[in-house]
Amino acid sequence: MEKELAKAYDPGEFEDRIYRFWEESGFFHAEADPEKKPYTIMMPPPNITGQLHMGHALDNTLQDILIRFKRMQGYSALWLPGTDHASIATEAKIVEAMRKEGVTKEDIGREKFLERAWDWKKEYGGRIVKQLRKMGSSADWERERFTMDEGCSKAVKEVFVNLYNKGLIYRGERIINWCPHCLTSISDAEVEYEEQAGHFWHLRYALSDGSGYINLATTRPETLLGDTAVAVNPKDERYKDMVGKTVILPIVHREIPIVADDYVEMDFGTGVVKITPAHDPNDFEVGLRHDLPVINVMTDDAKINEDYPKYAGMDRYEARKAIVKDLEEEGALVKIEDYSHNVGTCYRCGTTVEPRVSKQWFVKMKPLAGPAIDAVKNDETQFVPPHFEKTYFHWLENIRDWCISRQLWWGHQIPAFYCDDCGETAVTKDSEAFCPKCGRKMRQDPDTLDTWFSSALWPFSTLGWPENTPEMEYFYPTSVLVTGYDIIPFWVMRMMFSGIEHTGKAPFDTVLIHGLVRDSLGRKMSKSLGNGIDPLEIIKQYGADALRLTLVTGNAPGSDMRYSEEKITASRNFANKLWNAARFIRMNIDGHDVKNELPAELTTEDKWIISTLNTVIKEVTENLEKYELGIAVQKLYDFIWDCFCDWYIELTKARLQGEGAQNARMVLVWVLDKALRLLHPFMPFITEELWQALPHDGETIMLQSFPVYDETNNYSEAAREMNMVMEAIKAIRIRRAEMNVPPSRKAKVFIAAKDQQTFIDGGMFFKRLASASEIEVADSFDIEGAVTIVTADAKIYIPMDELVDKEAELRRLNKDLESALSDLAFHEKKLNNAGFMAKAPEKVVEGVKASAAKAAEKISMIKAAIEALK
RNA sequence: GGGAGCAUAGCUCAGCUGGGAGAGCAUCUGCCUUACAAGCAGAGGGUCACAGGUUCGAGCCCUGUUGUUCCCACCA
Repeated sequence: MEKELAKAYDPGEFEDRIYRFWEESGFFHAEADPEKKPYTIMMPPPNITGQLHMGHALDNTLQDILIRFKRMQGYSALWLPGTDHASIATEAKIVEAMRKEGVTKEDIGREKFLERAWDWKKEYGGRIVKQLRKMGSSADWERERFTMDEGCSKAVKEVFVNLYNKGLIYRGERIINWCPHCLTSISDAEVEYEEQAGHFWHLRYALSDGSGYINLATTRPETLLGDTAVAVNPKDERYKDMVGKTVILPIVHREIPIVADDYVEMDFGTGVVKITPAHDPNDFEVGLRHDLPVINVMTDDAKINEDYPKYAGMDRYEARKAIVKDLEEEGALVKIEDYSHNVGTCYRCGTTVEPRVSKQWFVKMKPLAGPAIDAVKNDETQFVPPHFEKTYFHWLENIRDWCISRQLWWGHQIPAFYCDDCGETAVTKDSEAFCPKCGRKMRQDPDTLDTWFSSALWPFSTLGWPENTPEMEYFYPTSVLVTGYDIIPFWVMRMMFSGIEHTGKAPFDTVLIHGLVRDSLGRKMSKSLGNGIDPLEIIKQYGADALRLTLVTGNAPGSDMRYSEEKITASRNFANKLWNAARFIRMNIDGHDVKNELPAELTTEDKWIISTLNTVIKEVTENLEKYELGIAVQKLYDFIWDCFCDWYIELTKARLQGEGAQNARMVLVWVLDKALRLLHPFMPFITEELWQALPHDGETIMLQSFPVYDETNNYSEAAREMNMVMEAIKAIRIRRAEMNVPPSRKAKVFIAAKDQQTFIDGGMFFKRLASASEIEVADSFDIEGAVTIVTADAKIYIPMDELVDKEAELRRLNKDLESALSDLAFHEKKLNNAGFMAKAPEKVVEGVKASAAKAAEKISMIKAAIEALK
């Protein structure tokens, strides 16, 4: 036999050792094996800047459960891991580090900067994947990828060129979201709106012809510098005559037109809007419709530019103050109101986004969105839970073109080249290009691509696409994507349309959505709140299995969960329970040759536990297939703790001393082996450690077959008999507890029952589990002065002379009678209901009949007991 | 303004296609019954937010109301 089990569960002692054993043995590796069916999960690549947090822990636990389950079921189960270069986040880190040295990007230049970035990646990029190993993640690390590795970069170029040639990528001067802190454009999805308290400045513009004034309100007076019109609604009678006239822009004293545009709401504010095409997306649209000039008034870092010397160099908010002051002095300020409104902020740094006109690359979304919508509509891909499809549809149906260029250096440089002589543009996979017109060497676009452009290709770029590799052929499309609902618009959607466009197939069969892990007060865990829980600390203290169990218990797809220390200790206690059950079994098989197989002769209790286990196998498998992981683990928890530990092991204790010992040992080992296999996907470490300590064939539990429901293991008659005995034992315990009789006070138990043999066979259980000193079973007894207990199948007498209080006994029996009577009434009401009898399914009616009969029998027994006592 | 989720025991949450409400934690009682006190045996505790409806039967399906959370949206 292998080795001794320690007295208490101590995960720190074995988790790392086991993980090393798995990884070094190559158990995580999956091949394109034609003998097996493929099952594929692409791990959402964490940022190389990332540190493991509860979100990763949850995400990875769910994926690992699915992949281990399928691997045990015999699939070639590939879980492909990797990391994301995270352009903005990484570049910001490096720039920050350089700032401390007093160096800027520009000082060292692009090449040196990228060297530093790669160095940084080498040093820190592996941190998160080491942390993922601590979780027990059975990912195929031999296939680990990085969004900027050679293969992924090749796929990115391929896609860019394809889309460009199809006219789905274009370059244009458009209004985009600009982050003045990160100094780059960001996509619509990367803008987070937050409610901010602000003001509404009411201004008065004079009409150029001196015929009066027009009043309007703005939340951003500083953009007035770039105003090129004032707009009203064409249907607005109040301003009808003014359309076509001009006004004098205060401070700047530029003459700008009054235009009519449907965009203006008549009943909001004064019904007049100042139009700043360069700094507001709506104004930009209005500007296009009316052919208005676009005047940019700000620099990259959101300061007023040199065109306005008086304010040049002031940032947006300083300029706002100064301009308001000047407006007031000019008499153009009418009033100031408090006003709260939504302000767009950068999702990375939180800086207020500055809409800005600039030349960027875009992906034309409409043609790509349609097929992505269809794939979900026709169930090629299914969301779990399904209602997240609505989020998905909503995004795709309202999508605008995707701005993919970023003014960053860390990332995939855009494969577009420009000729400085003739202005020609060339898009090519080659690393350099010559002008097709004048032959001059062309200059590559300095910008890089949005991080999500490369992660959108993750399901197939990682399998070798655009080559038609064996892996691509075998593992694609993937089986399931596991991710949080918060990144459906960033990632899920983009993988969907990219997969469909470039491979012709939707990248996943199923998208399993989970919620967020919140703190115990229900708040989002965040750095700024300081309420984040470090999974690594939890693992150190309680073990990865306890953390995994906590994260999956009670977790329904798509809904958020709260983390609390109590849940972790409960999980750890379960692990300890399992540990000790295994330790008990080990103690009992040591020195005996016990095979992991069922004996030829089975007792009633053996048949009961085997039967119960069989049902659990069936249900857990079904739950896992339906992604009901929380329900599945709950069933295992209940089976292991209640059925196996609290009942079956207790039931075997007497037998383990006697002649049936060897058979009992075999059943214990057999059932525990099955339980460990069922639990392994959820708690991989402890199940491996315990499995190794039991009689077993094979190297590791993780490659054993997942238990399969077996019709021949159903013993309904034995289960029925066992339940009778268990009911009687529970009834005795209840009555003894009510009477405050300590277990040490043993008493003789008389059982009057029809199924006498069942109770005779179960006699020793009453001794061990119901404090019986002796058992006598017969048709009936005539006993005076005994505690009387009635179950559906037996009448039990316990003579405990000094404890018996006749009055109290009568009271208890009458209480029992009352509840049995109401029980009967409940069932009879149904049976007397013509509608029920006519319409309820037969199975249900039969059930009610049986319950009614049981109740009736119980009533007559209680009545007889009461008579006897009198 | 639109959309979605949630509302079940003191707390955190399960409850699959409708057939007499569950778990963990907490509380209370009794137990060191040699696998486990990180344990064992029990107990108490719920008009399943509210109001209607469908049905023989509703925590579950439909409608409305209230509360709450989230997502989206160009009212400057």
